[in-house]
Amino acid sequence: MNKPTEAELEILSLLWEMKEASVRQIHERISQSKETGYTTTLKIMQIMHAKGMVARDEQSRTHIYRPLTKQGDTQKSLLKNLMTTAFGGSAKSLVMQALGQEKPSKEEIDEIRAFLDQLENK
Amino acid sequence: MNKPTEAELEILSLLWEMKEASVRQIHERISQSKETGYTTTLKIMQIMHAKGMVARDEQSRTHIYRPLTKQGDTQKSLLKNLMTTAFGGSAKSLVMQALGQEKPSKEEIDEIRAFLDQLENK
DNA sequence: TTTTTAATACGATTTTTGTCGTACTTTTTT
DNA sequence: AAAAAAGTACGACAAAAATCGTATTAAAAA
Repeated sequence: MNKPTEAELEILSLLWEMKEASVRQIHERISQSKETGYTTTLKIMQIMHAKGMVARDEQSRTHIYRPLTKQGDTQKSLLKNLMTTAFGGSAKSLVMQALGQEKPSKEEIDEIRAFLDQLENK
Repeated sequence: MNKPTEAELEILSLLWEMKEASVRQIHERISQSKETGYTTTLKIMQIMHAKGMVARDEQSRTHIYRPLTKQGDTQKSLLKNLMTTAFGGSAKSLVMQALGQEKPSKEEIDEIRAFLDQLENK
């Protein structure tokens, strides 16, 4: 599986969230946080299409893009990569860093506990 | 804090593990998994030095490099970045992906539980 | 002492990523 | 119908990252 670049990942995330979108819609969102030209966004999306990362519906003049990779799969491969390069392969230290980082809510903590229980009984 | 590139991170990890090392030592390790020239490794380490990512002891002819960033700090910033771009800012989903990925040992699971408890009481 | 080996420095090149201008086409508005 | 607006395509350029060759120097071996 091909690792998306930074700019590609930003767009992919939006597509995962929105299910499908035009270049314009994506660009609206992106330009809220970042000063960038419309054709830049367009070009990156075209490249993503050429790479087979997204599908494109060309029926109407305004093309509609959809993600082709499942969010979970991409997350998985990115995490695996980070885990081996920066965390010496240790899931534990990665997990603890992440938790210390952004403290989850009580409910989320319980969900994680449940997940741990379930993980153990296998 | 400056985000290390992929190649830089690979070297940094080794430095964290070895505490200090010469270019030759790093290159030995890297070339086990990857076909690459000695001067390439050298150049990247020189760049890292220029960027202030590593310290260099030039006493002996063979320079000795040491990491200047704490492993934890770099991990933190990389994780934060990944969490916002690929996981919509959710620590929970990141953590669960990571756990499903590389199943930790019983002991590690318990440590994580303890960490969760401690996190909750704050 | 001469030769070979091991090291750094440095510039050149290649590859990848990101950015944008311009041309052209289709809609929409006036 | 004419003009303006909103699209895509495409190539060129810029910036960042990675790779490597060559020159030079210091140390070790012969």
